[in-house]
Amino acid sequence: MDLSGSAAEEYRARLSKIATLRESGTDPYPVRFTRSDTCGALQTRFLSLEAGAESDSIVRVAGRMLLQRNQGKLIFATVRDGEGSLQLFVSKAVIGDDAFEAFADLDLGDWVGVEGLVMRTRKGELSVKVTSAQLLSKSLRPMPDKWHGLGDIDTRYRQRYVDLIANDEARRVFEIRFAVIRAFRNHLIDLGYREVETPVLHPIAGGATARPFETHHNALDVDLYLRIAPELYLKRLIVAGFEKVFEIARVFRNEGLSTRHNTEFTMLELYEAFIDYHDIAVLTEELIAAAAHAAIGTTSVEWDGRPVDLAAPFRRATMIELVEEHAGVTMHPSMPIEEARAICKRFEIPWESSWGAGKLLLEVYEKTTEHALWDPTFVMDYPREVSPLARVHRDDSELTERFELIIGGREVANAFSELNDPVDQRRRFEAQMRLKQLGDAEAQGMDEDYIRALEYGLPPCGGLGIGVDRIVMLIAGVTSIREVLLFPHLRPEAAPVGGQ
RNA sequence: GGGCUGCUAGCGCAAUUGGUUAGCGCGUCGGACUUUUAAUCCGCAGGUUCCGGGUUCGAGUCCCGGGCGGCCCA
Repeated sequence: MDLSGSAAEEYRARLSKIATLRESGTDPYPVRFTRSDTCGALQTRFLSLEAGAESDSIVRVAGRMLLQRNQGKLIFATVRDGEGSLQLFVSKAVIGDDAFEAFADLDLGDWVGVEGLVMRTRKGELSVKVTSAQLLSKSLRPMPDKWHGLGDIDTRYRQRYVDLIANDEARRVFEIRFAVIRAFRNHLIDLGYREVETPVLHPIAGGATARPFETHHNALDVDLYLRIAPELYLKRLIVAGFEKVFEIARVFRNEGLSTRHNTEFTMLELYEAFIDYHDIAVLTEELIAAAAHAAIGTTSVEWDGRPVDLAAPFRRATMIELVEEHAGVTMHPSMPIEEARAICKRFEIPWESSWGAGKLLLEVYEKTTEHALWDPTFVMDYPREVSPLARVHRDDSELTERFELIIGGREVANAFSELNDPVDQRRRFEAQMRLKQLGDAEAQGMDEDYIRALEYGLPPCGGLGIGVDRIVMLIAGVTSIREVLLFPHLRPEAAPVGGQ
């Protein structure tokens, strides 16, 4: 097994306790326990119970035993359930000699269920004065340090269940994650959006610029891709007549791992008929503020040591303006390619001969500007060349009605007035295919069925994709994406060997 | 992929320039204790120093290779 020394001894000792319990007719893994209250609910309900006082409430609570303070004939134990923690007051005189011995024989980490009277100790700790106790599930492995928790980052991610038992901070981050996702969902449903589910396995990986994972359907003998975005299916639904749809979509991108990237991550995508990207920007502000308020009660956060305010309105500025501001150069997709390349050379940005001035503008923006945008900023009007699914800008045919939202120097959202002209969309796909033939593994492929859908008529439409993980990182104040993923991807460890 | 860096008991950490039998806290085990709060007090046990090789009288420490992380960069 993967334990040695004292931990292995402890493991064997606990196994033998299980055998002893079974011999005496006690099931160490009973099938159920009838609970009357959660620990958290009792803490709230008995807030006004005075120190040293007993209530008249008999309750049944259950939880994992995390601490034990044994006074000889009196044991204090701290248990925690899903809603909070509570102290058990186990008196030998109350519970009886045999039951007291059995309780004292429990180990830290065991799940216990008890019945007793709600009281508050002289020192003010809400407790249940236990009249009967039952082991609900035996733990065989020792808990991490009760004070320092689990610190090794590798172990924290590989054995997240232990991390969540031992570290309050880990639980805090995921409570924020749950609250953020719930806020997004509730807000959109309140606005009349329908939550939909679209395929994860795609015959063509579209809707974003990224390398997909490939797989194969044996019965159909066709290659499929794990989705890199749900975008094209969601817009088909707008064609179909759903006017407001969203999906909280796990997407997969075949890229390297880093503190910013996980191979699978969660996007909120939404599409709404008859609105444009200006409307979407307002909705984006609302969603982020709602999420922050729901999760932490404020839009003021600290991230990477610096304050960030997530309250609306966010700054709106065009990419061209921002590049002028940060790089001191004026660029436009219509500029002569040689001039654009000269600017790239100045900033030591390598280019490919297939790139136009629009792509070069994006490169200059990413090198000089994006990372410097700390306060929330809508970067408006991306070059058409790098935005194959966004409609042409109403005032400039070289640009699109697209923005990305940058917070803390990182992209957290991407949105367009959606391209709904099927003839233009075909040309954009064809341009992507030329890039693919030139070796761009991230370029998008032609999706004939999507074109066909557009040919039936996509109404004017605004669309948004929000990086849920990155929003959670901001609100939780953590700088590694792994901290907001329950089970982040890691290289495989050497297989743990079974017990006994 | 590159640079820097970490891996020591179940957990959290220490170990001077390469030098005795690798220490400390928590937890475990044994003992005392009926209002504790990381309970306290006394005592015992627990180690493949990530793996493999090398240098050396002597390696947790130095060198080479490998594994798994972290930070920064591409």
